[in-house]
Amino acid sequence: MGLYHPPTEELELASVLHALSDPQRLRIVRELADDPEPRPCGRLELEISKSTRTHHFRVLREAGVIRQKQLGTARVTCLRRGDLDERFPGLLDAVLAAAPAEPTPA
Amino acid sequence: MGLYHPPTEELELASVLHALSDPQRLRIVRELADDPEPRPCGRLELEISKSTRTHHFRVLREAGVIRQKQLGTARVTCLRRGDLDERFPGLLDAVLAAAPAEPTPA
DNA sequence: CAGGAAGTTCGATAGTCGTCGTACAATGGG
DNA sequence: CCCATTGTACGACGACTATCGAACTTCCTG
Repeated sequence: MGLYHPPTEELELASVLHALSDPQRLRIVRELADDPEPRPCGRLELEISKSTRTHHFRVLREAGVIRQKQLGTARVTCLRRGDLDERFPGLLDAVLAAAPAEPTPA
Repeated sequence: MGLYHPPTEELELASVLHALSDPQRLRIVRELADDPEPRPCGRLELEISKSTRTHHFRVLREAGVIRQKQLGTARVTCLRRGDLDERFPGLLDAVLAAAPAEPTPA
């Protein structure tokens, strides 16, 4: 049971950007960044079905954004912050710094 | 003939990331950044057909990454660098700083 | 005016994506 | 041992995407 993670040097910008370009996944990344304590996928508040969640976590993992480790029946997830900073300095910070939404502020 | 450009405050992170997550568009953005002089779309070296180019430029424009202005029969394009920096500080710089490809360096 | 240059628009095609439900597997507690 | 919990795998479906070629529009120039 592989759980493939791309090595840091092989992270591709386009793949990472694509992984981050979905609102749900952006939300996942934000939550993981807010509380860096690794936790199982299920411990994230998402209004999507289990299978969809699995899908999003896989996209993030295969792009190299998160790392997942099996732990009993749970799958613990954490951000690959250091790897991302090394490969694309400033990218994750910029993404996280962006306001989640900006409905035409006064 | 509209040529819609989203106002700076309404730029959406997910849309911008999605616009940047395609290799061809990433290339366009890089070229525009390398030489900030506005130029018509056709003056970019791309190995894609005219219609595909039109498509990519529209995606970039509607996401707010570039600005296009009609000028005779040509359509002049430039990066919305300032707007992007204002709305998502550091994002564009991080994307541009990333090596175009990293085939497992020594 | 005729023709070329620059782009758009349209329709088509093949592929990917996000989402879901159902069925399945593995682990750990009563 | 049974069963709840946690998550995967497998289709499936509709929507969107990247790409193309062909036809069209606009403008400029000889």
